[in-house]
Amino acid sequence: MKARKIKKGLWKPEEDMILKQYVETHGEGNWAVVSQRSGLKRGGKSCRLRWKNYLRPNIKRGGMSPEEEDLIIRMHKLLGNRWSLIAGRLPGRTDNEVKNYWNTHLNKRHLSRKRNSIASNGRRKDENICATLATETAPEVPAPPPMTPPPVIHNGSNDLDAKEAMMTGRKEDRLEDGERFVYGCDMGSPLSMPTSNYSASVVFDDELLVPWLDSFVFV
DNA sequence: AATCGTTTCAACCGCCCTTGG
DNA sequence: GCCAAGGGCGGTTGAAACGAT
Repeated sequence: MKARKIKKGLWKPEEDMILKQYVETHGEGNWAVVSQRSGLKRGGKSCRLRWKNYLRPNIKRGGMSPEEEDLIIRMHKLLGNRWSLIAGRLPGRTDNEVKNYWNTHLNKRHLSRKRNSIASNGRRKDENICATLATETAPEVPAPPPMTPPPVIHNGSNDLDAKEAMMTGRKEDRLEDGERFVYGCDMGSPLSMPTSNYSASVVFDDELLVPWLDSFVFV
């Protein structure tokens, strides 16, 4: 059987139109079939991404408002790079958009603040810098709900405390150096931190977090 | 006006998880 | 329990837009 040639690169308006019409007629899901039957020479994943990030109804385009920006900063402090969770609190925004916005606008500002802070006090340890930034930039973080269960920690036969598990998480599940303190501060909040490269992992349930996260909803 | 460096963001890649057979 | 396929997610890339010289 001859393999279909998959087209890549930017989407043309005609392609957008075809995908939009197809999804509006047949519904979302089964993207491999969408890519075959719609006549688009795109992969299923590409179709899904284009729909989710660009063509879906109610997508909000344009710059972030100060309120949205503030919410992203605060959510990032609590959740780290969990863009889909953060985007879920911002109606009309996609995880890709939030991620891009953080990387291009907010992260830069964040890092320059950190540098300034280090320059102003060379003796200060990273953890202290982080704790300082946390209070400087996010003073109004609501406390996690009291009913939130403590994190379940899996470590084969040996259990670790939450703090140790945080510190041994695989690279991509940590925040930047110096931010671990904020992430790991006595929270007991439901987050998921798989640690495949190590023996320990902290497992949280996002569902339990929903009522708490609702306090962050931007309206 | 032309060139070059920088920034932005859409899209791709690869890994992981879930689901169904 | 095992495997394959589909889908979700975060990290990264590269083309286009923008700004500086």
